[in-house]
Amino acid sequence: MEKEITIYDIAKLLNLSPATVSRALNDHPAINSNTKNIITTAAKEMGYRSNTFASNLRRQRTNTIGVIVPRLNSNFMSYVLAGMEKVANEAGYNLIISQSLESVKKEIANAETMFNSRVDGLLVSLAYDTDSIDHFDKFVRKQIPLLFFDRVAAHKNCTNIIIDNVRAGYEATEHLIEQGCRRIMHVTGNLKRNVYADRLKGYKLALMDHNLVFDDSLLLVTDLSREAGLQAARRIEALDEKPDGLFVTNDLCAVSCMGELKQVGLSIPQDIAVVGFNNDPVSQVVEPKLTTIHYPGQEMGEMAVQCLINHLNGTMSMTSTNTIVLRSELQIRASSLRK
Amino acid sequence: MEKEITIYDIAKLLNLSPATVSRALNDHPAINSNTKNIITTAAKEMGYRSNTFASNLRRQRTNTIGVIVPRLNSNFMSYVLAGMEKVANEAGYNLIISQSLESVKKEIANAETMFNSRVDGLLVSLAYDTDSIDHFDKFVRKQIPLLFFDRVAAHKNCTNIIIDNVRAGYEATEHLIEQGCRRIMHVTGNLKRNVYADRLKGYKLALMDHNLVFDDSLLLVTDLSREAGLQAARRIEALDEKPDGLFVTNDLCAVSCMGELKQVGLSIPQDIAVVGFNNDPVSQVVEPKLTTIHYPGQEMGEMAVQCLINHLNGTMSMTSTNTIVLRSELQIRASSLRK
DNA sequence: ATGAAAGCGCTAACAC
DNA sequence: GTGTTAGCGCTTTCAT
Repeated sequence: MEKEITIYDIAKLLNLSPATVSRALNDHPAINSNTKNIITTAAKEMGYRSNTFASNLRRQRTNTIGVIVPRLNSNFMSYVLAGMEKVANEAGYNLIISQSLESVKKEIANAETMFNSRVDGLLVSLAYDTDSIDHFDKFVRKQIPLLFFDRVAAHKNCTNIIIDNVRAGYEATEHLIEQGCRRIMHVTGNLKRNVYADRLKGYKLALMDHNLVFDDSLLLVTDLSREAGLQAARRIEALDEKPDGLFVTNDLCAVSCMGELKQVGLSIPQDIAVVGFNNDPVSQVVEPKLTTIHYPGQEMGEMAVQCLINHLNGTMSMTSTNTIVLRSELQIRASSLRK
Repeated sequence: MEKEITIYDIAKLLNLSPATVSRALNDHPAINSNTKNIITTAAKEMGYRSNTFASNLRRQRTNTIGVIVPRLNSNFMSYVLAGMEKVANEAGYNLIISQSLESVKKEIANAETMFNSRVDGLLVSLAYDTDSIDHFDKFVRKQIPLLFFDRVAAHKNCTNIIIDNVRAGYEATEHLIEQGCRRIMHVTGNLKRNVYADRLKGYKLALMDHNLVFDDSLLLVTDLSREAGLQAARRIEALDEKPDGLFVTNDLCAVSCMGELKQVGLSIPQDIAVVGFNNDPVSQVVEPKLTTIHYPGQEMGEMAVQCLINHLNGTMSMTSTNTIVLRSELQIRASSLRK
């Protein structure tokens, strides 16, 4: 193993003090530009690399942002992460990413790790069944900026980045109503999570605004897996009064449901019009193409990191801005177009 | 800002030495289990958190693994990362993830950052157009284990984790031949990358083994985007002698190509049988369902991290094992079945 | 513009 | 089984 070069080695070689070397390497203004040159050149030649740990230890700052997400392997989340990485990288921050696999227990453990890793800030999208969010209190107490995105929680002094899920749910439902649907089934996820609760609200509001009654038997809370899509289809088959519209808050689930419905001879959108959520690639490939809500994953990721970094730089405080709402959009395709 | 608790604070309170506290907190065997209890309890009560930087600085180890991938937002890669995170997390390692966005320049910059972050090991899948891999030499020189996965390069002392792309290409092509195809078009990516070069080899070998000649005009090198899929379709339309088989090394590209082919009235698989690559979710949704090569992303990620960690622990040296080949599998679906 | 020196919090070799 | 002590490499205050 080659010996690591330190600023002491450079200092000794050039007959300077380590302090000067440190300053030169950090572009301190009070250093003669000539000495600065000499030092940086020597550093390069000697193969010096700065020791982030010593520096972090000394400065009490890590240039690292922690990210906790439910799952890494979803199309939406991969775009979020791509956006985060892009902005973080450009600003010289590292990203430590971990997944809760939809379990509170793992979420707590991950939060602990992030805390001990002394991340400068934390970005979180909550697990499916997280109830209490006390495990993030320690961040707030230590004034470590905490930001929730997508699956958020009300936590004072924390910024939330979301889309307007109520509106998205409303638009999806209203669109179905406009296409002539009168009995619209709604398949969604755990109502503890804002995203699903809000979409349901939007669904209900749209029904009300169009003088349709909310029917409990048309609401199905699932884990939104493909399996859940099949279940939903079976539920539909079993109903005496069949729904003529279907709003599923996840494209993959919607697509699997559509497959099963087609299988049993229902035609889409004539017998049942379908709207999904997320604008996943599959939505453009399924036959008929799936109407869905476009979800700005990459922007959400970019925004989240930008927001955090601005706060860390003091450019913009996060405590004042409390919620940032990104624009989502209804993408109308064949699966819901009856006219 | 609350004051940070250190092991000194705990030591002082309990009238013990910092060393004992440190040992207790790290579960050192030579510590009385009673004192251990007292210490851990006190630590918890005082809100102590270990300082990773001090520890890293002292131990010259970071417990961090660097990952450089071309893009985060692909289905395959998100599974790879999910697998990596899982194993790393369980073993107490952090992951620093960055994307090259298919550019060598960014790849070099990312490697530099990883190097300065003193990752314990580095996992790399190469960018589209990376030629030289000299920017990874410094890792080898510093004995930092370097492992390539999927898009790999021959670099001595580095483990590669791949699937047998020659075989996969062979199987895909042979399957088409068995379905009666005689003119098989091959749409693939930059041949600098092993994955594409090897699949082409497999394609050629299968042709030879079945007494078919390789026709240059049936080979199309693209960036495998959806746009490329459209181009491929147009190329097919323009050909005088139309191909009756199509092997595309990416499902998304294949699917977009299929869409265009259907549009102009070709029927799949009767007029042209299609095989993709990756087993992306879209392959099961497109009509007809796409025959493809299943690519074990999650396992590849798990394997890569496991391998690295074993090496770091001295459990298994990476210098001896040089290449690990994971099993891929042809998934036969309707898009290629003519019999 | 540069240097001296202290200390960030932890670990491990060595002592007892 | 526990304590003493010396750094790991860097930054920064205070001097000069």
